[in-house]
Amino acid sequence: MPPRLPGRPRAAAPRDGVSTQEEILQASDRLFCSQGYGPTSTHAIAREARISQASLYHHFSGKQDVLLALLLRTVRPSADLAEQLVAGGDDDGPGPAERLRRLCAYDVRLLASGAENTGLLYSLPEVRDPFFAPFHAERRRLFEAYRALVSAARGEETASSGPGADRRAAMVLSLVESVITRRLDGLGGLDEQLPDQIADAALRLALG
Amino acid sequence: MPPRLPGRPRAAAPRDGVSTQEEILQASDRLFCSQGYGPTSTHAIAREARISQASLYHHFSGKQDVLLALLLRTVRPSADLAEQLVAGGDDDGPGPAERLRRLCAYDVRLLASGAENTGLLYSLPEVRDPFFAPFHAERRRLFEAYRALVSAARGEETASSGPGADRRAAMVLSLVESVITRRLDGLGGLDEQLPDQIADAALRLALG
DNA sequence: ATTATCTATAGATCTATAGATAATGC
DNA sequence: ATTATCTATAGATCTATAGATAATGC
Repeated sequence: MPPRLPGRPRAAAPRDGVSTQEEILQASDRLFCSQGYGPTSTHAIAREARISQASLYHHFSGKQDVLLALLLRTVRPSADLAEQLVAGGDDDGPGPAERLRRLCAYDVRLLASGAENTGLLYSLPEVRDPFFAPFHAERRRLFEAYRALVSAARGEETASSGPGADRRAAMVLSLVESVITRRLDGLGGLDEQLPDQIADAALRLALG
Repeated sequence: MPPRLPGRPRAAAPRDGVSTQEEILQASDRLFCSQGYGPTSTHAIAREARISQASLYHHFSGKQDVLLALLLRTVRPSADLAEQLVAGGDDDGPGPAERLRRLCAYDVRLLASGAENTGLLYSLPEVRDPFFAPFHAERRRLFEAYRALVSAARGEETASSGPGADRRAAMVLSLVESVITRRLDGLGGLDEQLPDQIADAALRLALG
């Protein structure tokens, strides 16, 4: 049924509707999050993705490149929504506080619901390498959007947002991303009320 | 002056007052936090600690063992103080809210002030391995103490601390540990007021 | 001709141990 | 005799490339 693509067919049939690239990313996500980045060999990724180790290099320039792709596809949707919510300050839409709340709830849901706890990879020491600059640029975009929304929610002029705004935005973002460690520690409480509960607490922090 | 100890002398003179063990731990701390755990070879650690690679195995059973020692000596002081503050509910001492505030400020200061951002290592995927169970036990102790203090500060009976107490304690601890990512992202704001500011915000979260 | 895969492998690590060496302590 | 270190190395990876193979597309 699916018209075969050019190139030698894979020894193991590809999963339905999942490209080889995507299968590599999912396998890496599983392995990086469970064993760590360093200890995961390209061979292990390939085995899990059911391709040969060499085939990995057809899609990615190496292990770092796989991790970068994984990070970007996780953080980009957040950064996109965040900027949309900052810009979307129309007159009869929801106010800045409500938009901040929605952003927080969305991000908590995202971080809590992926198949793997991918947020763990954000703070890997390996990611400090300059190779990952594109990821850090996205993180920066996300942070700036949080800061803008926090300031707006407090009714401050955009110009007046100083170190206090930085501090508050950092606390809010941290609270949102606390789902990552919570998921890691397995303390439970990852129910469907969590996004709203955290968003409420975040708002209290932002305004308090 | 320092009476030489038994054993063949090191090729490179030991640093004053720093044991070989300690020098290995400091070197590992630097390398793990900057490059990551996996990519740091035992050879790199040994070079940085100015001993031969083989000598490392005289002090530790391997790389995992070094990381475990590093984790334990970072989290133990926190867990110790936390339990002390839970127990120390004398009649004319400070109340539970004030004790919770002190714990938060202490932990923030600890995480913000070490030579390396060692807290980064807490959430390494590698640390999920059962080998690190002793570390997780300490983390558990710390968490339980936070929960007990949060409940007490809210004037709840110890028996009544249910999932709500878990959630609140998790948020408080997350806020405290947000210094780790803040330090990582290099957004600044790590001044001497930060511990008190975060402790205040944590108290608001706990009670709100 | 182009593409995606495969098999095979060179070269570079990296870990952990074996065995020698140089000090103290009895 | 015990301890802490050293040098040397076997064996096990692991990465990245070279070259063959099997499909589509023109």
